[in-house]
Amino acid sequence: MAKTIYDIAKAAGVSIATVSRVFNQAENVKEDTREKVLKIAEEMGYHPHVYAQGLASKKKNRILMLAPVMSNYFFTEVLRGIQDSLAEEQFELNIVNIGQKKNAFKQVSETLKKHWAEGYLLVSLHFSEKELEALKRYNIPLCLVDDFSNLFDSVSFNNEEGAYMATNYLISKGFKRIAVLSADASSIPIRDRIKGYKRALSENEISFDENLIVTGDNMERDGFTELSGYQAMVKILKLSPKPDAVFCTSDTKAVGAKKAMEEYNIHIPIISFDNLTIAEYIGLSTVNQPMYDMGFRATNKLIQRLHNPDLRISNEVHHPELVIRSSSEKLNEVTS
Amino acid sequence: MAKTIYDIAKAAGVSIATVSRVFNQAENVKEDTREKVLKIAEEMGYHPHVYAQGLASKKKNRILMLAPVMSNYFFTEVLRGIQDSLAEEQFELNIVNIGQKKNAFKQVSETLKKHWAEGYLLVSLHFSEKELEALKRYNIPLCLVDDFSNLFDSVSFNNEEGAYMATNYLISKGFKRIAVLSADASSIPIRDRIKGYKRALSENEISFDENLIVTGDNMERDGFTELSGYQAMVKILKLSPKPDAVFCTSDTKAVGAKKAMEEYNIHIPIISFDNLTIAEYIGLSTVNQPMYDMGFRATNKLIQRLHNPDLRISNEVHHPELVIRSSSEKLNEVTS
DNA sequence: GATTTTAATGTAAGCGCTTACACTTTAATT
DNA sequence: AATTAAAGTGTAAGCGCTTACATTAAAATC
Repeated sequence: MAKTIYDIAKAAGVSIATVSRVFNQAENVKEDTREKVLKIAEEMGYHPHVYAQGLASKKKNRILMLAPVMSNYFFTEVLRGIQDSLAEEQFELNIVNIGQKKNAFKQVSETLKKHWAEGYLLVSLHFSEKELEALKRYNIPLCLVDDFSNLFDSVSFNNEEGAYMATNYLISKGFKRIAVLSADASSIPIRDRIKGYKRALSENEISFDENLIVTGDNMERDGFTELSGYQAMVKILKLSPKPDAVFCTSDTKAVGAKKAMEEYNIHIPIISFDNLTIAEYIGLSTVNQPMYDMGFRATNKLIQRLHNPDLRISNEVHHPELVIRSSSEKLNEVTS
Repeated sequence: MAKTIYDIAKAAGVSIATVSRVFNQAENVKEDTREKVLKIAEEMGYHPHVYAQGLASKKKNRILMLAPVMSNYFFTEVLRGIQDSLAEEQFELNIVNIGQKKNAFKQVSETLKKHWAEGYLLVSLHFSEKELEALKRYNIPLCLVDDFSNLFDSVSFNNEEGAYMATNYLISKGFKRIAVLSADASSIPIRDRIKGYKRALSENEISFDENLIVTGDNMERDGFTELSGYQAMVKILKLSPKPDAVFCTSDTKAVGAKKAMEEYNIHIPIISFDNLTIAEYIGLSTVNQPMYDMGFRATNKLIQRLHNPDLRISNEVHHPELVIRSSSEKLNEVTS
């Protein structure tokens, strides 16, 4: 049977209020009493019940992070940033994984309504304006990470600019026929990236060719998988005439794309997006996203809002950086 | 201001008990009433407060997963298994990340005591016998994933056997001088893997050479990083005489190792451990762990125990499978 | 139509805590 | 030693729910 504050109070010969004070680092408890209570609590294996605490105090000291894909380094880096930012505060972190199977919006809105935490971080979750408005009505402090909206605080990334830079780089290297290894076209980041790609083309007076936007067949995780990258690259390799470079919408996909190139023994310069740890190790040229910073800043922003709910909504946009490695180079000799 | 059950009851002209019943799918509520309450709740943005619910009902319908590293595919796969298993049950999942910075045991034991959930999954957390005994005292239903103990239910993996198989395979290919690209030697999985390696050597009458166990300098995440793999491989490449094959203790490390080999333009056959998604894409021979199954089974086991607390402790050990790809082959010609 | 049965709803206690306020003890001041 | 201030502790209300039990309304039975 789980012990309650009453058991401890009784065993220690004090009132429950005193026990409560001991566990809430209130100063006005005599040192003797504190030690006695702590000792007995330890012996009896007691710890305050979070639900009861939360209910009585109306505080939870808790931030809840909602995220769909917890697989990749993007997520890990964001999480690192969040944790580091939280370490300086009195907040704890819980995570709820938004599963791929059910409706993401419903999962999120139900979770938000349950009063788990005082603040919420929505990571890589992209909702329509209408959906966000619905969330807004709950009047819950939350900050979007890797998404942008006028309705909420957000820390996002300029996908359009990143794609523009990558494409521009390829053009500057003399490539003209540049394919896009894309993912689910309805996803917001993809839309922005393709926008940047198009802008780069048009500024360089290269006409846009719809056939060069290629997607894999497997649409799991909106197509942000190695498999999907592989499939798309196979299609690209079969285009004729072949493109002379590829802008790939994610490092994960690029891993698949590389495999396809090796299998077909054709190398096409490729530049991708994210700068996951692996990118460095497989020599992938890519667009860096400051994931750690984004997590860190978003958490700060959220905590600011908790302290001061009337703050104006603020949107922070982080900027891309090109990281050039070997994959974007043109090879003379083809390696296996 | 957040709405309570009283607000809804008042607005709907019913008692709070009725509102509660509506939200707990009790059947004995008239259809009219149910609809009315639901409509008003929706309008007013009401949802039951989890803390109050948990406190009053003494149920949480919640499983809490504790995990240290959420970065890799190992974790994702386990999570997938957990979620799929949970989908058939009425339980929800929360995750608490056990940070690298602070004492893991303390974080875990504090979290366990807070009555968050009815059951807990401890993933890839390795504690000493003594520590586990301390946890045992709390008398909380929990299941270890990727760890073994007589004190708790567990779903683990036979690391020793996996290492044995990998090493044996290399030996069968004629390699005799086999280095180990190791990680933190105090970590339990590493100990078991090295044990398997040694057993394979001795069964084949190859003498063990301590100098062939090589570790990177960076010990973040117990050395399970690309960087650490890279560092260790550089050391291996400088050994003389050079080993003729490498048993690598994780795919992540192998990614770093491959980079080192490319930079030094020396190829040594390598076989690693985990079979992360990436392994397939970079042609890594490796030891497969059935991560998804492990997550799935562990969750089942935990739920079983929740239904029947007096069950005998059960330990399930999953077995390795060798996945041979190109990395373990000996190359005649060296590629860039 | 009166009586029994069943369905629907309400009342109130209690889940394990926090915390305002009251009270008692101890220390400081005169 | 009497008075005042400060420190330590206790009492009790209440956080937002669930649920056993009581009550009332509706349906079924005779």
